[in-house]
Amino acid sequence: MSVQISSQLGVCQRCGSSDVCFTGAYKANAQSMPHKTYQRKSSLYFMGDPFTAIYILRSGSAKSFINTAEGNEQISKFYFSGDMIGLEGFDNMIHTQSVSFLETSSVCRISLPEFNRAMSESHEVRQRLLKSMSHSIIDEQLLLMSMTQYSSEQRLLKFLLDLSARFKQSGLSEQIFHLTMTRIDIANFLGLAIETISRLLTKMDSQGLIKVNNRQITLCDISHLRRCLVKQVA
Amino acid sequence: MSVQISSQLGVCQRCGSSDVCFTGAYKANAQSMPHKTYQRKSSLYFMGDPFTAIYILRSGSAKSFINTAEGNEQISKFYFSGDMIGLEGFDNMIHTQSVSFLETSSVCRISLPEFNRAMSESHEVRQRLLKSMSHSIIDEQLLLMSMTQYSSEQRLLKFLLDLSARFKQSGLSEQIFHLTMTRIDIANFLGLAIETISRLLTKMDSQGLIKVNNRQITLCDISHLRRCLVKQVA
DNA sequence: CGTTCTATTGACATCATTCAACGCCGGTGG
DNA sequence: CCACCGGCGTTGAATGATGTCAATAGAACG
Repeated sequence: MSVQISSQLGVCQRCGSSDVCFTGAYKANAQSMPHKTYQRKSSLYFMGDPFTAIYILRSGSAKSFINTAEGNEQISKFYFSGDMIGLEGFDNMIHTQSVSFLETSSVCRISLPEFNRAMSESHEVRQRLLKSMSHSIIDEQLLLMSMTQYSSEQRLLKFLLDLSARFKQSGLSEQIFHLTMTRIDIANFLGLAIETISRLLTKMDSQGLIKVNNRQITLCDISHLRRCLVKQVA
Repeated sequence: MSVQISSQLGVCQRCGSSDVCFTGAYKANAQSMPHKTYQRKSSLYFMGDPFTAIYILRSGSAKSFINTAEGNEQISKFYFSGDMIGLEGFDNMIHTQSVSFLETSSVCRISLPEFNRAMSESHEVRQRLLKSMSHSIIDEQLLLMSMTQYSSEQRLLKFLLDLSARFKQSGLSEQIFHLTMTRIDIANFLGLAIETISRLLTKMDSQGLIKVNNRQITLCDISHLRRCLVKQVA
């Protein structure tokens, strides 16, 4: 249900991460050190760049966006640790979006040859990738549904709950967490006005549903909030 | 740009279709006849069904939808000939949505064992699938963007243009086509009220942008309509 | 030939945006 | 150290777009 989150295949073992790497089955020769650190506001790649690798976010957070014909930036997804980045490149072997980091982050790079070799050699790798992309498609559709069917308050609530679930999955608190993105980013992503985001956060705070302290969010009763998402539609 | 359209890998050669089949590389023994015809309103599978195969739509059209907690149906995608159906199943090996047909349609079934064999044997098959899923992800994101950023009129316009592009791709007219789905389905998919759809169609007709005759739509000036999509945002 | 599903149209209500003003906070230079 | 400045965030009032409710007509199907 963590909808705005990309495909997850686990973090690469070559990087020493504890999680399982989808290329793990194919015992990479680990002379190369494929991970790299990026600063806040720096970019992993830009729209139009040739597609040469996929990436796994080891730590930190990022956003992907496209530059619209009108010169605006439109955020399509937020990424957190464990997420795969770059899968959209397979279509035309060119990146169709840009990715930049919201905070200092570490990334594992898997070149296309490495990737293809793993794909050809291991059924398990293929299954993981299919599962991951399948999951990604499902999430996109759920997100799309939320966008078209939910009220602004429900959209924001879903966004917060998705973040919460994502943080929990990363071993962080699902109840108290820090937003690494600005209100502007949130509004852009959710298709709402910044003012609306601000008003809704204030409102939900005063209703006792959440606590807002700048970018620190506390979800008071997660299961109650989940019920809100369902009930208010009926 | 045909956004509401699923991954396309071409129609299976085993079915005698002229298009290239993604399992073509692995020369299936063609004793089985994997294609089947479905009537309007019949279902290919239901949400919760075990995931045993993927399908390619040979002719006709279909919609996929999920049944929400409130008992409503939420349409997530429309399918046309050449589209792959069922990829969401890989995540949990269970279908997460239902698929039903909008008209009499023909479908090619590719069982999971067949699929897996093709995937393991051919790099080309893998590339096609990745490309296809990648394309699907891009489309979903573009659609999501339209939904969050566009006005109701732009959403509907984009929907019609996507359909047009899709029909052209299938060798039909991109200018005059027949809607196989109801206004109710369109409204559901676009997250708008049926009345809004009706009003917008009437309005665009009276403005001379399109001609509406029940379910037959004529796009008067496609390139002008495309420009409308961009300009109105600025 | 009637019943049901689908589609259109009008009046009204509501939600979210827009515009505008202001507060806060961190950085930077005097 | 303080003052200024730009980016981020909050709040209010007015506007506009879209939904809801209701009535009716047309189309499809048995």
